[in-house]
Amino acid sequence: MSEHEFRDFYYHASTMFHNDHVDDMFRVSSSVSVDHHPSSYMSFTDCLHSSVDEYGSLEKAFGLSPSSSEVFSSPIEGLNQTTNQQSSEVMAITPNSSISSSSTEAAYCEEDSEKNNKDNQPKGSDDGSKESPKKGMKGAKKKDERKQKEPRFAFVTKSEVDHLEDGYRWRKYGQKAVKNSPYPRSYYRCTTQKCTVKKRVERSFQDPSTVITTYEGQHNHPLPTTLRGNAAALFPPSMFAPATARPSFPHELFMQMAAPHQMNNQQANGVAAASMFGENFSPYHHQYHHHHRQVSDYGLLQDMVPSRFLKHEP
DNA sequence: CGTATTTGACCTGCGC
DNA sequence: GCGCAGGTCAAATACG
Repeated sequence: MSEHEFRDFYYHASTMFHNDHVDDMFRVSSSVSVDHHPSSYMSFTDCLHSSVDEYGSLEKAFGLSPSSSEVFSSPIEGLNQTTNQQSSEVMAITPNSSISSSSTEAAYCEEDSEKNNKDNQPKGSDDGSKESPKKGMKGAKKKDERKQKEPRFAFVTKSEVDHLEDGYRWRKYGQKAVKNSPYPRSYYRCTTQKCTVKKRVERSFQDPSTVITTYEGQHNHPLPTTLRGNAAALFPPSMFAPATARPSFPHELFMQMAAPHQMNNQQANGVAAASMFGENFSPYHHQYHHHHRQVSDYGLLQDMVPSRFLKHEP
């Protein structure tokens, strides 16, 4: 996957949640018990589903949880080495294949569930769970709003800069030191009014050349047109097509981006992403050339990579 | 001067 | 109950 291809995917991943199907997928997933682990059949979707079920595990698996930041594992390092060798080839991580060489690893999507919030967010990372009796929430978040399910999508990107440009405008509202990591975690909020999308950005402790970006929520507005000289104009018109015209699931897009050659016809039919990616679609290609490369997406990893590769106890 | 960032304080959840 | 850690607020500061 080339840099500009990653830019494409990056944008779509963050905007994909407009799609109701995706929302449904998360809803179903988050309602499943944490212990549920679909093993009878392993489709890409299943992997995502099970990943949603175990957000906490995923966070740990990717070092998002400071208590287990060490788990940024050897296969990932191997991937990084691959990318360091300027290899732009992509190898999809499927349930039947372990990672051997790739610049892309996995993706996870999750959403906060009211009933599962405790399990999914052992560290209380849910923004909505806060209710300050002293200070009124600036965002005027009400209780019902806090219960809103917030889909998440996170991935690891090989990048020299922490905050990756994705076409949206973000305002930094916090920064915290991460335990067992020399790198801080930054908190960003979409600056568009009434848009509650947030994202966290932190540099991987295990591999400082990569940054971990976690999106939370879905944009309720189109791409800002004023960003960086009308960034939206750089995107093809199909970007703003109705949700039904877009890929139904982020993983479908991801799959195509990751390994189009491995897609069968059925998969290809289900993915409209192909029409969305013009060959020259790289809004920030010039800016991020040789700086950004996606090396990992959360979610698939848990099911697709043997646990022994994901965790190594100190 | 308006907007974005910085940063210490504060809140919440969790484990002990 | 206490301490810790993650997440957020908001005043101060920086920046254009």
